[in-house]
Amino acid sequence: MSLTDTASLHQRIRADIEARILGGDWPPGHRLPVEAELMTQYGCSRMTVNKAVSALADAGLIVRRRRAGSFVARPRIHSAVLDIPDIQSEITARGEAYAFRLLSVRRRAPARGDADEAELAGGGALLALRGAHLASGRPFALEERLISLRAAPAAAEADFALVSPGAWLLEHVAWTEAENRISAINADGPVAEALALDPGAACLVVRRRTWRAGERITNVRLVFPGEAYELVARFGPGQA
Amino acid sequence: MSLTDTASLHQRIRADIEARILGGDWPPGHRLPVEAELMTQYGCSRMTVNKAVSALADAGLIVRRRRAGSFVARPRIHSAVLDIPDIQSEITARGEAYAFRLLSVRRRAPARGDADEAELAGGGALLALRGAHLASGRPFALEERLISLRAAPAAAEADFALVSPGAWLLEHVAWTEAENRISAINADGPVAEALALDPGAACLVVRRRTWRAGERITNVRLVFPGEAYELVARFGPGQA
DNA sequence: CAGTGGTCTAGACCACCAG
DNA sequence: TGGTGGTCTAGACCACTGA
Repeated sequence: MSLTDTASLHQRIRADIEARILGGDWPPGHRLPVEAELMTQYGCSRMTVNKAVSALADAGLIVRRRRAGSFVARPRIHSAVLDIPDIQSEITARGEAYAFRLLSVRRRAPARGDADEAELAGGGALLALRGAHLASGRPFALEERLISLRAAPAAAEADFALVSPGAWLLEHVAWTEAENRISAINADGPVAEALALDPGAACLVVRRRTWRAGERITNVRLVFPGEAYELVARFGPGQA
Repeated sequence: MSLTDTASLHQRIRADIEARILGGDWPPGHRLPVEAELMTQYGCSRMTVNKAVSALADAGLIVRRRRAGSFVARPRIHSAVLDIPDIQSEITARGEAYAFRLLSVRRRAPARGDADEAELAGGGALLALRGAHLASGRPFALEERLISLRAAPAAAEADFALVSPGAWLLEHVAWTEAENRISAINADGPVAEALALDPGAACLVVRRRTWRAGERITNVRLVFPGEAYELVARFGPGQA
């Protein structure tokens, strides 16, 4: 450990629990020990346990419900800072039917000479996917994704014809950091065709990279019809 | 007040102090009462006061120093990571010369029937500006901005030929909340001409609204060449 | 050195809600 | 309805650091 020495007790308890969550020992939905149990585990008073667990709740890592208990939160792509809505919820929220059409999936090594892919792979293999998000049968977004099989080995067994890669990852892999790069392009032939747009129409491109505790998880590139879609981000001066 | 009723005591104490800071009663650098003083003011135990003030420290609104006391934090320069980068710093960071060319500025009432403009104005008048950000003399972004003269009366006297509206506002008006809406458009004739692009070229559009403690400050619409510019946002799962 | 925040305790009562 | 988290108390000792 790193801060096991100088840190205060509630900080160590918090770090301990945080490590189990980020390490995957406690997956999303896992129920934490009740406060009384943690008191005996750490040999301290309830206030101290409560301070540690409440801090994790404030940070959004866990959800606390009276009578039910405390649970590892299902990570939401809905950060306070930049809100890239989950595409499926976005579409169903509009009252449209959502579907994901998987176009291709294959396992491969990182491309030679591509340092970013190599770092993503982390010495393992990659799962490369292409697919389309459909709203009421009409194409809504194109997705190209790479998943590190080292970070998410279970992805090799997942059936992405049934659940979109993004939704699957949200359910199975906790993330601690993400980066979006947003730009605009003119739709070229294949993209225009896939999105049912006129060639040259403006499209919004979001490239997202995701980490869990410093380890790369996935890269995704999403293409949206530019005039029909809008990304919304709401935030304050914030800490970072 | 709003949450004075149902909220817990430490939440009310926190909201109370927060209101004094955001309202300007306690300016940056102001020293807060010591915990013992707050105990008597609110008639509660020190733990309760501590919880409220510590939460404000976590939120970055105040800074606590042993022996010295607790002080209202000096607002940081631009949250750096998240918000859309200040265009001037962005350009100078690339080693290019920055300039802002003011195209028009006038004072006017909110447009009839435009509820958003009416809310922005808050019963006062608006300052409407148009201008271009230049990098090494070449157009880099177009800006259309509305400033609430009720929220920022000093803007009426500012010389936006010398300093861009965004930079001026950052210097003179603290903000507590902002919202970005990002989309893509094809450049029409005037926009293409102003940005020196081919007609139809994909452009990134950022519309930002800014608040201070619930009061609207400014609306801005920025148009960037889509393929030459990229917005980057990095973030964690976050609280809200 | 003394005043400040940082931490911790061993209780207590309460609100809530899933079983 | 009982178990859970939410809150609060009235103390206590300690670490730090500015006057």
